[in-house]
Amino acid sequence: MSSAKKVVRSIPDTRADILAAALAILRDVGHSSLTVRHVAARAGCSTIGLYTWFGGKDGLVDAILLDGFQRFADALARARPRKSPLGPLLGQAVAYRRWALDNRTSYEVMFMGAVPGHVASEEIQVVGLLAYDLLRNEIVAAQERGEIHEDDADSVAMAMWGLVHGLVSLEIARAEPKGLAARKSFHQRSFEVALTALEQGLLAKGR
Amino acid sequence: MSSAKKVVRSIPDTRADILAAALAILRDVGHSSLTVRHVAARAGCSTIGLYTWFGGKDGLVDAILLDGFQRFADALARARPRKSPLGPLLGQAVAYRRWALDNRTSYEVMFMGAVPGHVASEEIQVVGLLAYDLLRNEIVAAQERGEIHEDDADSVAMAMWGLVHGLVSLEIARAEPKGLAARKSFHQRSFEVALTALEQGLLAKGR
DNA sequence: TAAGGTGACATAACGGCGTTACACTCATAA
DNA sequence: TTATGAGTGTAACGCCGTTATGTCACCTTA
Repeated sequence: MSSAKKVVRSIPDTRADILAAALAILRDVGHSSLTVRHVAARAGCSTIGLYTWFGGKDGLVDAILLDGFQRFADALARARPRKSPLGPLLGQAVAYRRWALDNRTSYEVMFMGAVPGHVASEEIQVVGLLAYDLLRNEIVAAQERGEIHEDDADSVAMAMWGLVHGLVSLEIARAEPKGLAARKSFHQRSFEVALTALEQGLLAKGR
Repeated sequence: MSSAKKVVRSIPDTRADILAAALAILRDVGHSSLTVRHVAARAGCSTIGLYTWFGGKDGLVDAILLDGFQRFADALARARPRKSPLGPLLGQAVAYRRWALDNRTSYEVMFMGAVPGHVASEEIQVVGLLAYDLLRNEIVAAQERGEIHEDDADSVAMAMWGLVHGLVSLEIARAEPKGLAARKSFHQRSFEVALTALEQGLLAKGR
């Protein structure tokens, strides 16, 4: 290659090419094929390019996470409220599940530790919590309207986050009682049951 | 080694030694060190022993899972009911979290995909659902007592499982709003808030 | 007692992984 | 014209899971 041709790529192109290749592999093949060699080959460079522009595989995965969290937060911010007492919260929950199912591989990398040894950088963890703030804001608003009895916004937010994250993780991991895998919309139904139950419980003002 | 000594181990000992070594590594070091070479070295044999007795790393991990699921199901079966309407359910939930926190590494392997490429065998998945049956039984009983309004036992079970699994996963992954990591018992509190809210929601018979 | 078979095992290798030392090209600056 | 330094290809390192090969202990049989 050293004598064949020297493709003159403008400076930021290689970086963009590598990131695009990584996202394409994640989308088309899955995270098990997200290796430095595969990404480099698909991006049309040697493995070194990946170290030049991202510092290594961890840096590349961080960039992937950044992309994912931004798209995720966008989707949540655009969620349409439901017509129920805690409508904005439920709307976010539904948008959360929708995005996760439409972006399984990204979700697995972002929230289910799908890339084996990866530990997200400090910065990425902060970005990852942007979505949490969207959730928390709605809860504080509901508390101020007197709809939610419990007064610890963070605990309520964790409850909501935990429920949604747990159900979605189980659904993506295809964890379900045997025999019900075939039942279409089983997870959809469980999700609805859980959401409305939690909503009722949080509303229990008069108790 | 071939000329030094031939340690005569009784037949099932090597197998037991390997499994014990794997569990010890998991407990003392973590799943990132759960490699065929490390396990073999700690068990005092070559990597071949692992293939003779477990068929490979996947078989070994399956054996680890079997051990974990059995201890997990035992812990849930011994859970003490709480003194509240859905006491047995909440008791199981608390026992679930307690066991997960006391057996973090096992929990990560069992429910959070901590061993990278592993896909559990059919048999293991069946054993893994034993705990689900314990949960489901309590729900059916509560439905028969008229305590739970929703009549789909599996959806209610998934709601419960999802909530507990989600919160515990977040806690073990140390996912929490920034600044609250230090707050002792933050997760404990969130867990309580979520559980009681879900309980209230499921009880909502009169609504 | 001796021959042959069987099963557990060690050695050493294979290909793939993330990473890196080294040498090279080449646009730019002096 | 020469020097510099950034970007990168080659080839290697030490890991990983896995396996082909050969060796040894033990158990049959005659």
